[in-house]
Amino acid sequence: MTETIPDRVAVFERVRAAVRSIPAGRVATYGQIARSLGMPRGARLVGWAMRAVKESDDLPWYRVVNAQGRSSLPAGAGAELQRALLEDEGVEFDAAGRIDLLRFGWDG
DNA sequence: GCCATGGCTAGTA
DNA sequence: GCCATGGCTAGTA
Repeated sequence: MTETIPDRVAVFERVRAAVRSIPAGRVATYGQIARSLGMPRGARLVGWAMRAVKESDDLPWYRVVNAQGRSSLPAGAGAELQRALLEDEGVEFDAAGRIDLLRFGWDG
């Protein structure tokens, strides 16, 4: 067993824990979460973990956006739900549908 | 092994 | 470019 590389389950749990710690009214990027877990090049891995999140996990999944401050969900119901949930917490979107990360980004 | 495929991204041209 | 996964070939036994 190589202990140096965390296995899938461990990565999932750590991503979940990080997402849980994003305060209401703020957003974090995939890369930011990856860095906070000590995986500076692991943004894509975080996306992969987020894809597996179920409703029953009861996570604030909608507080995770991409580095451009946009939803990474395909346009449609999912992206609109994400926006609505964030707006309920006071997060604002500009005319282009982006969030200003300097204002609403999570600083950790 | 190799190669394509992901809810991505820092840093050049 | 990065990093993990999954499907599908080589190429040994």
